[in-house]
Amino acid sequence: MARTQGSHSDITGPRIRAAAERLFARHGYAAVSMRQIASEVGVQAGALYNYTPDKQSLLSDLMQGHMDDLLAAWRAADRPGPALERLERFTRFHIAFHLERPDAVFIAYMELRNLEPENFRRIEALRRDYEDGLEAILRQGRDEGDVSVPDTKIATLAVIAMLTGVNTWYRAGGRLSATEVADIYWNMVRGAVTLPR
Amino acid sequence: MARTQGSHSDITGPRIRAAAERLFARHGYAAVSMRQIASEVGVQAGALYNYTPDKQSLLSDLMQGHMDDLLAAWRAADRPGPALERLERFTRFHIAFHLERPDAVFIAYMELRNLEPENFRRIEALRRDYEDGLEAILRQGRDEGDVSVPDTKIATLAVIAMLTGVNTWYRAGGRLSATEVADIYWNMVRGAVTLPR
DNA sequence: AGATAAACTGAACGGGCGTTCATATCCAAG
DNA sequence: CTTGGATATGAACGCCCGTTCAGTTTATCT
Repeated sequence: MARTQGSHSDITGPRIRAAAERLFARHGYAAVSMRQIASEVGVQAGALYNYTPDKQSLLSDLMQGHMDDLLAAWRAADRPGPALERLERFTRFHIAFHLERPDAVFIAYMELRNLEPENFRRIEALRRDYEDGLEAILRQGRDEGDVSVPDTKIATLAVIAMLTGVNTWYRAGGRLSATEVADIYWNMVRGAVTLPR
Repeated sequence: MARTQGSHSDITGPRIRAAAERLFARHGYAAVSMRQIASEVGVQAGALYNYTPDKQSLLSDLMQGHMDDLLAAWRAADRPGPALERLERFTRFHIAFHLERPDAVFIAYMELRNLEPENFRRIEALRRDYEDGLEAILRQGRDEGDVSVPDTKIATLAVIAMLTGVNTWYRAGGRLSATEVADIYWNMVRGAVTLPR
């Protein structure tokens, strides 16, 4: 047999990416085989190679797509204004965006070491772009006198680490809504970067 | 050939654990083979099985040992006193302890999903113990009126995520000493959990 | 000096890996 | 109704995996 009824490229392609994302996030890139991905899609392993040149590209493309989405979404959400306003917007944006795609986030943070050097550099540069966006806000806040941190780069990394940590414990339908979580974290972020009493 | 000159169990054992730790941290558990570990030690793959029943135990024992060390060290460092004092001690302890063993920390955070269910539960319980230690401090601080967070559990996770994040960027011999880093983070932690102005 | 146990080798086991490719089937266009 | 390209199969490639084990070497004890 070959090419079973009703199957099309524009259906199989996305299903492969979705299966790969799910499995990479669940078990890790190295622990997932092309045959597992294929079986999840209901196809033989060889068929995957109509959609990706190799396993590495599957990972690399997932991460690239995620980072592109992240940067585009933040650029769309950011607006000029007082630094503390922009910082609050960043906090709420980051939490909401990350909670909506836990698998992609997990992969982006855990599978960097499985990227070949060239892919690693490309993805890493995108992450730095995102961090730079937050750091610019903190620097603006320092200029305006509202933010008080001795090192904006370190504060950037600290804030992002704190916010991304939400993904490790938050479960939809749990005790708190995503909005309540964002309220709590915004209070902590504000306290962490503003002047002590 | 077999049993080359001067080799002993009490030397090979630690070297195997050290090599496994290094390689697991560098490339991930699933991506590292028993033959790679053996070659790092200068031994054939079969010899590893004089020291570990299987690959999974190698990982599980590393993580168990790390968590045991962590809990013991914190219990030795913690002392009664005002909550903010204990919190500062926790902050400095956490950063110092984690910066001293980056490989073990990396494994403890990244390889949980590669633990078999029983091992996972055991390690996860130890992590909860550690978190509970911090949460108790925050609750004490709330009772004393110095800590103001709507949810001590969430604040606990946020603080730990922020502090552990140091390991992703800190490099010995860099711009800042470990002590300076701890100073900066203690300021942020204090601001995050105390009352806003 | 000889015996014993510990430490290790080297080969083998069955199995899964990523990837390739000849072949078969299906769909759509002419 | 034919044809050509897209889509998939299934078998095969060479390779590496975790683990086992009989046999060999070495250190230690008597």
